[in-house]
Amino acid sequence: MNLKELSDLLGLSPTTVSRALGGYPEVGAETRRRVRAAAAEHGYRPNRRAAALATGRSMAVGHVIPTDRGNEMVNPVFADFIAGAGEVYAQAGYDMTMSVVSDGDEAKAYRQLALDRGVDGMIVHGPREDDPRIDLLRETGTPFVVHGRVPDAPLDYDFVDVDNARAFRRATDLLIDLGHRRIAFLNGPAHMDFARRRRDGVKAALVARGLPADPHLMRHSEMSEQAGYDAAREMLGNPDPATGFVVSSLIMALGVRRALQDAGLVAGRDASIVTHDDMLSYLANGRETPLFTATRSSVRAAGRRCAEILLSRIARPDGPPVQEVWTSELVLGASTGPIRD
Amino acid sequence: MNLKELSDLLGLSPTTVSRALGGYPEVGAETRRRVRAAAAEHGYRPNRRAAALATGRSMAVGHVIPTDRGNEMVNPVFADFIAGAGEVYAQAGYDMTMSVVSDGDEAKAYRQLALDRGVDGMIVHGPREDDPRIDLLRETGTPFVVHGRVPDAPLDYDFVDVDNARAFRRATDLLIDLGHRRIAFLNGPAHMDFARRRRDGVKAALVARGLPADPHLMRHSEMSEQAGYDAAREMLGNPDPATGFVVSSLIMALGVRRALQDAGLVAGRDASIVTHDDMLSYLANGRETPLFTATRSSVRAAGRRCAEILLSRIARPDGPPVQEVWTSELVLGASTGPIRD
DNA sequence: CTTTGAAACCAAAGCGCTTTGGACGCGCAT
DNA sequence: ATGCGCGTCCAAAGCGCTTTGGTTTCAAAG
Repeated sequence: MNLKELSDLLGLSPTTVSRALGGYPEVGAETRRRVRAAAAEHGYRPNRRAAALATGRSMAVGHVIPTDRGNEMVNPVFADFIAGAGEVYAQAGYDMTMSVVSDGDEAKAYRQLALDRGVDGMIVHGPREDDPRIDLLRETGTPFVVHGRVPDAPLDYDFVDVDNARAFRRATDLLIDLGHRRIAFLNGPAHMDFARRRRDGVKAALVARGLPADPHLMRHSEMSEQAGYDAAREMLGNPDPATGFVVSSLIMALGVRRALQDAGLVAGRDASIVTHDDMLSYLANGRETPLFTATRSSVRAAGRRCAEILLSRIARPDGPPVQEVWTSELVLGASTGPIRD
Repeated sequence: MNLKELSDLLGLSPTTVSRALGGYPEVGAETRRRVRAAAAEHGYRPNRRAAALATGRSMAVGHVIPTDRGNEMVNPVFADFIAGAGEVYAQAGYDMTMSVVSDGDEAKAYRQLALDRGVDGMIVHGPREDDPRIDLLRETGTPFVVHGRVPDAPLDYDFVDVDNARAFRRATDLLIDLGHRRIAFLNGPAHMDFARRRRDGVKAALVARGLPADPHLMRHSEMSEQAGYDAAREMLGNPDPATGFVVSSLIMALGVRRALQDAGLVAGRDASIVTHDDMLSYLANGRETPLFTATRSSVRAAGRRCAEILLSRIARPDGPPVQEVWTSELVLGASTGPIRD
């Protein structure tokens, strides 16, 4: 059933039917009622592609999710971010189209989605240093919002980010307050913007308290359980091992805890862990008392917010940039305690 | 730059340009070269929506990912499945459009995607008992492939599944062989098809060896770390506690291990765990020696395969159903050992 | 009684592409 | 010469919708 058929059926023109359904004012109340009833009865659903072609708006937004080229890893936070964003899109009648591309080939994917006019706007995930995507999108005039921030770009775009530097500074401060002096930092991939900010935060805390920032204790790696384990294990093997661990994700923290256990140590007693917690749905940080002491911020909420901002940006392309830096909460859990010995 | 502009520029008709680019034979070699060169030079990219409207094919496939209504949980295996499928789509020039919907509202999402002709085909995730989606898609004539199987539907559709029953029977057998008699089973949500099959497998093993299937030791829950922890903790509190644990996902198994540790027990020595491992990229099951003894099968590979099957189904709607049941590998890891005491 | 204007509706022109059904020219067999 | 087939190319008709620019009707205003 298409517009033409429906309008023939009703003895009306396609124009009127389209308008009746679209809620435009220039159609009589009774007529609108009839049209609506007929549409419902016959299960008429406008063809979205045709509408898209006619209006120039596709009612779709694009996400491109990168998969780390080497290890083929796909960041698990995507699932929750997408879930959050998806709620908003569904509500607003938007579709979400995603491309999965190998890290680095992203430019192509962005071009494809943005330029082929496949989408009305895009979300930029995981901005990196000197990220070419911002310029690309800016040039093509595609509305976009960044989840995170781009280091050195002019700050005239929309973004939602967490206060990475501040959060990690607080995390480090906490460990220092507890008496830890050898503090390890297991960070995400070096080229990611959030990793840089977190590094800055940790360093700032160390410097402020007159502690050295031992490069051996600072690691960049993918954020997997295994990577957390490997790094922690190695660090524990050193003479004068770390007693405090600042970790970039809960999943890595699980690996760190495993390494501690293998070494016969108990987190919260023999060593302390502070991690960032994205509040992933399938990986709750304990129930009543948190498993890990953590700086936390819901990535799902961020997804929701990014989507909201994007949709309103699409509606009003001009207007001041919406820029939000979310303060992450510091929750005390079972993984930290005063240093002892 | 659109077709018309490009063809004007070349002094050709849109027809010829379209054909030259599309690789159709009725265009001269030299002309084709010129057209291609001009297209590349001016960065011409056909508008996909217009092409979709003209051809009736949208070059997009739909995924609807459900989020558990109560706990808002989104299954983490999606990330990897999507990544696998996405590779195939990208290769073939297909888009992937996803809807995130609350568990149960899925019918609406399927109808929207399928009927509004937004997509050429769909993947059905997480089939449940008496799943209405199959009929829905069948009626609308939308090509689809199921990741998993639907219990009582006629088996005339395409699917890729793992041998849940067999894998879990083997897992249980292994524990029994190791001397375990009190075997707990932490399963996924009861209404999921895979959970049913796994239950059947576990029960079959128990029955075959003359062991009782104690309902107190069989749990259905969401597959989170926390749920694994909670269930295991409770079971360990019982008099005559379980010594063997069959677990439905690696992430739950982490919870079980944590519960064991809290109880002062070591997995592989004081109690044994066998889990299913979906080989998620960010949650490797150890490096050389697996952390957990596990039945394993790559969900990412399944995603790839489902996508391949779907694309060829779209190309040839008729033809015999493609049905694959993948045998999962049983790998021995550090989490199992002979019973002792 | 004419004018004006609002209300309700419609015809037709796109949106940018694909594809059908020719048209045209040329070489070859008839 | 005529006809045929083939290789190249093109005009135009859609695909299903939205939207511009009307037209018609009718009541109120002048």
